[in-house]
Amino acid sequence: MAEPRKSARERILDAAAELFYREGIRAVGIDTVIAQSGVAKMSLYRNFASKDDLVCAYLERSAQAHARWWDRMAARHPDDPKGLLKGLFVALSHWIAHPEFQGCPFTNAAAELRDPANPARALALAQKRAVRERLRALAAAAGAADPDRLAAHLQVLMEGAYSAGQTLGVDGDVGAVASAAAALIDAACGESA
Amino acid sequence: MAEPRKSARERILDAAAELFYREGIRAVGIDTVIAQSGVAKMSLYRNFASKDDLVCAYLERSAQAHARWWDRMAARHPDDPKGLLKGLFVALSHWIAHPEFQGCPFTNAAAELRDPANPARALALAQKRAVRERLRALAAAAGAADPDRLAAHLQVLMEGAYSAGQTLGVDGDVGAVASAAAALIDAACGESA
DNA sequence: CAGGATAGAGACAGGTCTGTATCATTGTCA
DNA sequence: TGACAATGATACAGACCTGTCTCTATCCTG
Repeated sequence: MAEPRKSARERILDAAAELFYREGIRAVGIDTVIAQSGVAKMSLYRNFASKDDLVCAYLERSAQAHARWWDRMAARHPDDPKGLLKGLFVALSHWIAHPEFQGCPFTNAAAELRDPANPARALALAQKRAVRERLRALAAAAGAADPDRLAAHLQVLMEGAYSAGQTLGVDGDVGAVASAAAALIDAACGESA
Repeated sequence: MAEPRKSARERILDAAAELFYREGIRAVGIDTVIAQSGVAKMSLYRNFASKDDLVCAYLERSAQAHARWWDRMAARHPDDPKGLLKGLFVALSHWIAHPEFQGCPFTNAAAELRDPANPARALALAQKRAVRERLRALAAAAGAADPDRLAAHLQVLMEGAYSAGQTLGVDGDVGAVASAAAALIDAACGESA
C-alpha cells in the first residue's frame, strides 16, 4: 500500500498538534494524546523525554510548517516582495475565517506557558522574532522608507488579527486586515506598484 | 487605624488577581492563592463555590476596573471623543511598557480556557465585545465616516499591541501604536481636530 | 527460521490539584 | 459575660497527571 502506516512518533506528533492547538497545551494530558494517536504510553516516552519535550517538538514542527508555507507563498511572488507581503495578509485573513481557527499556536503557547525558563515558551518567542525578521527583510526589499517601522506595524496588525479572530470571531471584521495591510505597505513604499 | 485589614474575600481576590495575571490561571493552584492571601482554605471556599467561580470573580473585577479606568480617561476628555480615542492608545502604550505587563488578562484567559462552555471564557469574550461597543460609540461620536470600520481597525491594533507587547517585548516597537492609532483616527474622521 | 528492534497493553508509583470535614480561635455586639 | 458569626489551621478524600515498569506481540532482516 502507498501509505504503510506512519511511525509512532509521527502519529504522536499529529495527535499532539491537533489536540494542543484545539484544546490548549495545559488542557491536554499525555493520556489523551495516547488515546488519540492509538499509541502505547511507552512509545511516547521512548520518542520524547517528557511532555515538555513533546510540546517543544510540536512547536518546532509548527514553526517548520509555517516557514514552508511562507516559502511557498514567496515562490508564487518571485521578485515581488510587495506583492508577497500583501499576499501573506490575504492568506492570513483566510486562515482566520477557517472554522477550526483557534488563534496563533505560538501566541497561545506563550499565554499558557508563562514561566520564562520554559523552553517551549522560548521557542514561541523565537518564532515571533523570526517572523519579525522575515517581515523586515521583505519590507526592505519592497523599498520601504523605514523597513523596521513597517515590519513593526505589520506584525502588530498580524498579532491583532490572530487575537481578534479568536476572541471576536470572524464578525470582528477581520476581513479588513488584508486591506489595512495593503494600505500600510503602499504608504510605506510609495503607491507605485 | 485607617486600614482595619481587608476582609478575607478581598484579600483572596487581590492575591488571585496578581497570581492569575502574572503566572496564568491554570498555572496557579488554590493552595498558592491561599498562601499568598494568608487565608484559610475554607475561607476561600466559603466565599467562592469553586476555582472556576474565583476565576470568574477575578475577570469580573478586572472588567470593572477597566471600565472605571476608561471612564476616568473619558472625564479627562469631555466632549472630545477624538482626543479620548487617541488618549486611550497613548495610555495603552504606557501600560505595555510597564515591566509587569503580561498581556491582556482577558485575551490570556481566552487562550488558557478554550472550552466554549467555560463561563470564565464567556466573560473574557464578552469583555472584548464590550470594548468593541465602546470603541464604536466613540468612533461615531468622533464623526468617523464608517464607525464600525474604525472600531474594528482600532481593536485589531489594540489586540496586536497587547500580543506583540507580550511576545516581543517593548522592543517590538509598540511605542508606535499610539501614532498608528492617531493616524487611523484622523484618516477616518478627517484631519480637522 | 532466528533474533533483535519496535510497539501495544496495562498496572503502578508519586505528585499535585480541587474540594470537604473537623476543630480551635478571634472579634463583635448585646 | 455570653452568644454568634467569621476565620485560621490542618487533615483528608478523590481525581487527575506525569512518568516508569513489565510483559507480550509484531515486524523486519539476515
